[in-house]
Amino acid sequence: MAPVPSGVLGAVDPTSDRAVFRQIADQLREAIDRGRFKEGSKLPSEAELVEHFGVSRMTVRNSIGVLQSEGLISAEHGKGVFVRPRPPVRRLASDRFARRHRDQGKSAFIVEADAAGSRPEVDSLEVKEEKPSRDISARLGSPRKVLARRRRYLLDGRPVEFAVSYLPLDLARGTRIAEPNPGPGGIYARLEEAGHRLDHFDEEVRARMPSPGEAKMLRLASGVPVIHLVRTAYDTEGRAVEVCDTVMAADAYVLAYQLPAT
Amino acid sequence: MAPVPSGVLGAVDPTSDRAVFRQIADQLREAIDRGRFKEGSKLPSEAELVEHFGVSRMTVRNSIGVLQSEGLISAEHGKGVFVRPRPPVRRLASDRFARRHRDQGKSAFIVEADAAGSRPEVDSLEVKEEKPSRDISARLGSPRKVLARRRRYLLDGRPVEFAVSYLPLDLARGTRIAEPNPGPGGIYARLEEAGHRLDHFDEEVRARMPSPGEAKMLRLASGVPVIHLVRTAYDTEGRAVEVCDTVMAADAYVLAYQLPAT
DNA sequence: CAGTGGTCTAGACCACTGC
DNA sequence: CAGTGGTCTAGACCACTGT
Repeated sequence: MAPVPSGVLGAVDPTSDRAVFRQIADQLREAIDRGRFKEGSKLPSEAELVEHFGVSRMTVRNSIGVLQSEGLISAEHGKGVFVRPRPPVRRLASDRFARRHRDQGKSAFIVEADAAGSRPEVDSLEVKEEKPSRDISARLGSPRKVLARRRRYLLDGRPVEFAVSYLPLDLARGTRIAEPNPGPGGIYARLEEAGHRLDHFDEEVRARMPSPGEAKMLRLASGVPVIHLVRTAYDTEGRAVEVCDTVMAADAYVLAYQLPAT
Repeated sequence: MAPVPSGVLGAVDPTSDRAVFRQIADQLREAIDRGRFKEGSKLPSEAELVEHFGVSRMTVRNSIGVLQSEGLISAEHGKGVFVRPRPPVRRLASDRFARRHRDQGKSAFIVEADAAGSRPEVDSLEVKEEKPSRDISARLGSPRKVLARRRRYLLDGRPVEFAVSYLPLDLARGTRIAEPNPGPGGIYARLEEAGHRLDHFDEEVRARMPSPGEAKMLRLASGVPVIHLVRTAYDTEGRAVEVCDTVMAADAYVLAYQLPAT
């Protein structure tokens, strides 16, 4: 068994008020922050840390758990514990739904990812009619049924976002919006062609830890929150024509907005 | 020792592929979701769960740890484990910096909290000159020194937000901006009085788990992420006149934005 | 196969809370 | 004081990874 690299980790003080596993977590955190363990690199194994600090294995595992829930490291069964690499971040600008971005044959996600040098994918496509939840119903003006469009977005094979669009059925039924591929410019282009000229979007942004289902769907490491974004699109008559409910891996996104100083 | 309320929790299957502690976590999560354990109420104690499921204490603690990191429950030493109450949420609207909100004697935070029936406080006030970090410097057009205004916001005694404003020193020195209380309308009103008419704000929104320091400052339970917001204010000449770096308890906020459909 | 992390046990002592 | 969660030990067996 390889020893812990010398000079990187010190000793713990069992008589300290600070719990031993916290002291170990502190030392590992500081070593990571100082770059002693680089992004993506492997930490000493549990057995090595047990040996180095002279504590039991559960104590070491406890300290690893602390850093995992801080999002700093992630454990891989049979391989080791690694410093979490920071993935490339997708920047969502506040003009991302501007009409001028809607004239391509491909979706904004594909175009943008290509430009950034990433490999984009969209899967889990599902389009169906549903009875809306109370919340969605309220946002859309209480339609009896809605069309739901579900899809998952991936970058370089990694799922980063899961989105569901809801539209009142009378706007969507029988149009390309009800088909898996709504055509160039996406559903917003189809809505405008049908005479629903878009006026503005409202977005609500929250952050929280993922549910187990979301963690699975986005393959999230522990310690990675999600951004929950709910966007409502309004036409020029003030009618809500679409609600998009999106859950994003928080480490893959930064949202950018511009606010008026009016 | 009181038994676990009958019918709420079942048994575990030790031969299942699913780890026992995950099965216990699943059962507790479902009971919470179904309202069997209400918001703020106490879960069965570890000893009771050990008795009920016939497993060792570490297994029970492990399952509790799962729900803690999901943000569903929080443990209080000597008291018990409780279903996390959802705190009142502060809604930040995209027009919150509009000039019409700037004519009161009190800060926007105080006015808004009063209106919502909460008891607002601001503490940890610190105003001093500093050498800016590389990031802040770049956003402000590379000033040699900046004025930093630090403060923490609390609602009903709970810290919800920690914010630092940075301004180029030449704009701030010798004005009320450099005083702890910048006067009615806040620093934006002072900037405009000095001829720096504000044009717009850029905001960048990220979410992540808190650092240990942030968790302490905001008294965050485990399983609560933070929203990290960086706002830059620009005057009508395109100059960045302020950067505000804010860390917010994610369970206390929802950010609302309006986007143009242009 | 050896090395890794994942799960689980059965105990021990401690610190905090509320009565 | 009894009851609670917090920390720690010293083992055991398992599942996954790479050679």
